[in-house]
Amino acid sequence: MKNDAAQTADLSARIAADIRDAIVEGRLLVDERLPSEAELSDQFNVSRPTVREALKRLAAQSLIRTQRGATGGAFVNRISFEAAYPQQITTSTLLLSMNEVSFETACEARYALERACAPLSAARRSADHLATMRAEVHRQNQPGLTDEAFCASDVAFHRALVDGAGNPVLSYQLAGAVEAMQPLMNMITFTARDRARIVALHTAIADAVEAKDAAATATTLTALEQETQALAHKVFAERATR
Amino acid sequence: MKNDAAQTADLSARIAADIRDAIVEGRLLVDERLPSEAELSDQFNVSRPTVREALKRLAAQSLIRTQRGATGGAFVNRISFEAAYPQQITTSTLLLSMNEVSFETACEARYALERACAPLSAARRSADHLATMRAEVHRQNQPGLTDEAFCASDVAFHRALVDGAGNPVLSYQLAGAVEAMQPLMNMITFTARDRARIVALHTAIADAVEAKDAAATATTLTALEQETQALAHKVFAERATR
DNA sequence: CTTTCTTTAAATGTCATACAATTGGGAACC
DNA sequence: GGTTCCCAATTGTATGACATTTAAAGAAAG
Repeated sequence: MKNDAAQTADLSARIAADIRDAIVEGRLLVDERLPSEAELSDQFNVSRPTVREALKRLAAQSLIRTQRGATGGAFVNRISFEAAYPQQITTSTLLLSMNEVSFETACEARYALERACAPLSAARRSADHLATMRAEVHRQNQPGLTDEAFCASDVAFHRALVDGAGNPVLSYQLAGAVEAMQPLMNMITFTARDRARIVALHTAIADAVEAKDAAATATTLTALEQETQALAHKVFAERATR
Repeated sequence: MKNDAAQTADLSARIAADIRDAIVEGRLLVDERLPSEAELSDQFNVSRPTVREALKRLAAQSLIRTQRGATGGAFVNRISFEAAYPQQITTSTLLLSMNEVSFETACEARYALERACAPLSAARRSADHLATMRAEVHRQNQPGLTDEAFCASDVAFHRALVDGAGNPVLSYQLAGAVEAMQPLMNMITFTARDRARIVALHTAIADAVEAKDAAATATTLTALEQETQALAHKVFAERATR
């Protein structure tokens, strides 16, 4: 089924798909060395530039890494969650900006996912996560903060909340949803009053997490979602009249 | 900050990063044509094979598409959610298998995220989504089904539930979490009794969604999570004794 | 015998060039 | 005016060469 497209595609795409399948299906193990480019071009009966294009495709997805030198070559990469974040965020960001996803839809998804993490985070968060949340709230209270810095701190606060769940799979999935919204959030100008309301809700969330109160955490997140939606609605309405 | 790594990297990686930034920052718009490979190699002062390696990196991430022929070239791609699914799933699958993520952790993340969709899906699901869920439950009841087919149907059922929320961002994020678990689920052999219990819970979920009962949907999902965790625990314990 | 330096070979990174394949547009012809 | 054919632009692929990096083997010095 997946071979349908693979037949008509370029050679480099087909070769890349071949190797990718081998990795996904476990025929190539982590840190295993692929044949050299010369050997691969023999095996697949293509030229070395074509093989290289295929390898670069895989490298772009962090499936392999290459080393120069005598014992060098292409090696199957262990994809770490940390390494996967940037790609996940880039893709999510472009998905939002290119598909005319409304602020409303993105915001709804983000807070729905965050509420999923809330009970786990309330139960398991370390003192470290809580300290990060408090520190970010403190930063958000400083008056001279630019809107961009305020948004960045907002992201850091929410990431600490999500990471508090202690589940790397959740943290990974949420990174895309939370960080991809940052460009959308940056379109909003926050008045002092807006910031005060948001900081108050952040404080309430930190309090609820500290008290290990899952229900209160979720409820406050919902309140924050409504606050954010209302704020965005106000800003976009204002902008429309001009 | 991102330029640190870009300085030491290969030429093709640097060029790819340059163009990617241009796309993310909106300097290159959707469907806009990039300069031809010859022009790019002039602009960046590198050879055409190097430019091509850079373009293949971007193509691997679906950032561009290429067309041959007179009016051909590389065009900025509109990343659709549909096109982003496979990559998201591949990456998620490898993250799970390569980082020794426990079944427990992956399962917890998956059901936490699904519960986040449940209220929205209960409120908004179309008749079509509900019909798909019913159809998959019916399929799961058939006796001759292989374990793999049973798992595939399980995935289809849950995707219908998630899609019912009518939020493409949620559907996208969930696709990774749900489908990436399939290899893990395929390690389990389902007895007829196991299947009966799962089908019963699926039926209960479909009933709750049909009744637009958000609370019941979430509760039943939690029951299904516990059932799945218990089942996996049993299977892994059995396997350990051998 | 050990350490250090040099050499060497293998591999990726880059370049230059050529040709094949595809495709849209325009010229020529009817 | 419509059809056909050719052409030029562009990507896809191949070949060959050289540069650069790296580790290991070998040579030289202590």
